[in-house]
Amino acid sequence: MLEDGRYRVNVLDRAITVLKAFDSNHRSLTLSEIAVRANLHVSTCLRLLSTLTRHGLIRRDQDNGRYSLGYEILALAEIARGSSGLAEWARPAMRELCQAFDETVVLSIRNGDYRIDLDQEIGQQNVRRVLSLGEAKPLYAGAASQVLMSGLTDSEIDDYLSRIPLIKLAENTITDPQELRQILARIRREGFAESFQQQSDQGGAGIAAGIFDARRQMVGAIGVSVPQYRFTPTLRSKLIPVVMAAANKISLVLGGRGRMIA
Amino acid sequence: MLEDGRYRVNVLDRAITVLKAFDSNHRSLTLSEIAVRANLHVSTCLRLLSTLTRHGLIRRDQDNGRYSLGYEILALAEIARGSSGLAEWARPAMRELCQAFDETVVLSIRNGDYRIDLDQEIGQQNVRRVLSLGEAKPLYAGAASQVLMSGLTDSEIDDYLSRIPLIKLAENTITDPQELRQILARIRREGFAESFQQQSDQGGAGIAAGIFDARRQMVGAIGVSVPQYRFTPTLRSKLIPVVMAAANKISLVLGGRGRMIA
DNA sequence: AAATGATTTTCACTCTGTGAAAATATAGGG
DNA sequence: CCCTATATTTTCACAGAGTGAAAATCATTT
Repeated sequence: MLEDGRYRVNVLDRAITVLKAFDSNHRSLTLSEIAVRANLHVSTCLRLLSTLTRHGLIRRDQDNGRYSLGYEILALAEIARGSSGLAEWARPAMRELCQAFDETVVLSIRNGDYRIDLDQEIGQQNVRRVLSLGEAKPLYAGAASQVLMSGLTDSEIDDYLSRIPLIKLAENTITDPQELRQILARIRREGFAESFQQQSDQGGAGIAAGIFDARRQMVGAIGVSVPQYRFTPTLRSKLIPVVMAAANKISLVLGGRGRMIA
Repeated sequence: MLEDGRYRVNVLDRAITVLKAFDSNHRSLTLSEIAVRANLHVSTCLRLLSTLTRHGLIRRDQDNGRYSLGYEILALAEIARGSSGLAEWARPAMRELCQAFDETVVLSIRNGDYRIDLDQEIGQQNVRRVLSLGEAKPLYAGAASQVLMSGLTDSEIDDYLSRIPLIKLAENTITDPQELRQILARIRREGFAESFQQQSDQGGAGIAAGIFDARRQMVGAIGVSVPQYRFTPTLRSKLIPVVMAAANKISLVLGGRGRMIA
């Protein structure tokens, strides 16, 4: 089996660095800004940008000559999102769940050591949680993350914990491996995870539950994400059964048996 | 000013061809399938895939070894979508409009000679229109397309029509340039466009209106897209003012004056 | 087991990407 | 308006990077 990163193509590495020079705080950049951020010579950058532009991965503003990511990336993203199939099937349940509480609902999957948020349905309240889709987030912090982690085998969990240090990301991040193991066991037993300011200090909280396919494999997690101040005991106890029900509903659609609600 | 495509980097061209080998009918591919579709030698493909995988633009299924587009593309797409800023500001109005009729609402922009659908809010009815975001669609067919085209200057329209042949895409596609010019004039006058089976034979219909910025430039279009059989005269006449109002609302948020409703 | 087909590795050659430097365009100040 | 400073675009000779044929390995089927 091909070891990851055995082969590498220099130019391609560089071109991808150029694409990644853009982020949510730098949505448009000038040539020289890109050169600095990607740590490349301007000539090289220009050549790469020119090629990327021809394929629509980069676009250039006619007025000010600044570069941004091109719309072809949106087309690719639709295909990427659809390739797991999950997002499509989960959508109706996400809708329902979002409308029930008017809070943000998120669909996540595990990709290696990370959680990826595939899709979200955003509540309409003024203060709301909005997550950035696609970004890789650690598996040890946050309700959805821990649900996904609880779907790993025990040896996979051991392996993960031996490789990844548990860094304090927010007030209540679990940094003790032993404590995390206990939490994961509880999640498996009770069928849901909860978090309260574990991931970012912005003050988020939430409930999440696992989605299973016909082979009883966990293929994703659905969760409701709430601004911390709104996460009252009342809301919490209302959310738990509803989130679990939504997860089961999606599991059934996928041919899974879901998980019995206690 | 740099002529488009003056510079090109061979490997990068090839790598992008690899990415574009995936489409909605081929969401996962094997190495040799990719090699055939991208018209490259397997060795070359493998090298490119390996590099792309390391950066998360491609991922590989552990079980069957098949390749798909990676989740990093989702992250890039979020940035690309946000770079115009429009999607963010338009969201509340799109929501409202979607809920008013429970039909699919689409936000589009013009990118050169094409329309790009930036974002959509999908109605919940069983039969519904779902568009593929990001894909480049012609400017001459469909309500939103024609709105965007009506935002061009007359000379730009002349130029477009001299370059792009009007191909019959569906039953009612406008293929006569003169007729299209008249329609565009009407759209400018009345402030909305409508279409009935112009774009695909799947049977779509809709109403769309333009969004303007502070400089009175058209920066996008918002439209409601309906399965053809549901597009009754009653619905049509209800939609027109509401779609125009939504477009104006977004224009105002952007600092534009919007367009007076007659 | 053997055979077929796909994937991975290797390697010598050549073509391609490189980046310095010059030329041009753009912006800012006096 | 011209001069200066900065950013962008073009050019080019060289080195090193990508190429693809072929061999080796792995997977699947008969």
